[in-house]
Amino acid sequence: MIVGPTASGKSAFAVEIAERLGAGIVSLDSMQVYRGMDIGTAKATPGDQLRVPHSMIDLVDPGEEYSVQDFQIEARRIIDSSETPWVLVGGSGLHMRAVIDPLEFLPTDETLRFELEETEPSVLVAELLAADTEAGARVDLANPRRVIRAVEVYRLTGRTPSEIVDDPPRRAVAAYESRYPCRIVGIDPGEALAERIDRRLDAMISTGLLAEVANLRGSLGRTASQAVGYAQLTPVVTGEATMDHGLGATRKATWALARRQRAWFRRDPRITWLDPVNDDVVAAVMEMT
RNA sequence: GGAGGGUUGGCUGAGCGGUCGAAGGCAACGGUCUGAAAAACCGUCAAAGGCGUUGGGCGCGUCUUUCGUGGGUCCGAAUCCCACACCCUCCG
Repeated sequence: MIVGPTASGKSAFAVEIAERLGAGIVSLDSMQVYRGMDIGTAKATPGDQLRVPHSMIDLVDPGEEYSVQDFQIEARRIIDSSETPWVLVGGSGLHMRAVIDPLEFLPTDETLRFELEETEPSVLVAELLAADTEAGARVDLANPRRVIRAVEVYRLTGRTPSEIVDDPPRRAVAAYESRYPCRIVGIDPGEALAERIDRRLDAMISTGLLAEVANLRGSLGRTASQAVGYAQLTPVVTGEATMDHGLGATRKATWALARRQRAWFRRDPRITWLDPVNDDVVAAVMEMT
């Protein structure tokens, strides 16, 4: 499995490694599941897909929602369907853990969710604390989304945040125990990442990112419309923002994303970090397997 | 040449006599993470110098200086006055 920040070059390594292993690739990316979002999400090219079969891309239309749990179920189904080795690559931390670690998502309910979203967060916080005085230690009470989810789970299952943490699977997740035998390699070019991000954005533009964004305009759903590049370049396409502004905003957003990805993976003790410039990534990975 | 506006921390931008080393935003940095995650959220964040702490450094504590520059008013100035420098707008 290969993880790392965006623009680290991990996908190219994945293709090469998978080819040598006779493996298939499973993308661990929250945005590549959307059809039509190809250039901006740096999706594997048709050429790459011809070399190695890719899974977990182009699953739904961008107007739809694809939850982490949907992702978990489908990815595991694919992995379990064949004995052949798999190379998992991507930069979505939660998705990665949902697939390989024993994450068990508790139930959700659309109607209830809608109701909670309309409720004043402080009311929900009060409800949570009334049921569980220690809730603040488990849930970020300043974060509306987390609070909503915690209340949703509580109302649906009667279980409080403090009760849930003690579940054995939760403990396993906290201990970074995966349910699949796997080696995890992190790719990070360090200082060079910022420049790689710039170069890749230029390349995306010259291969038609703007046209792609224009084409998808209006058809992006709640999640897809937040994707880096699409969110910042849509105003450019509609004439509401200048090209310079859009590109600058995209660069910033990409960098911010990379920072969050690094923060996520940094604390995973299972990851062996490699530098794509100075290390022979392919050889190192082949040796591990 | 004349009239007016401006010069604040890495950037932007409030403050217009005391509670201001200075709001807010951005950037930066650190962190959180179980059904929206490329999401959402939290924290830190000016510089220079003196003294103390230390074997030394980091850090920490403490004091001083710094809001274009120099002077002045005032118990007290980023805030008021004067001069100078630079920038912008308008009129010639």
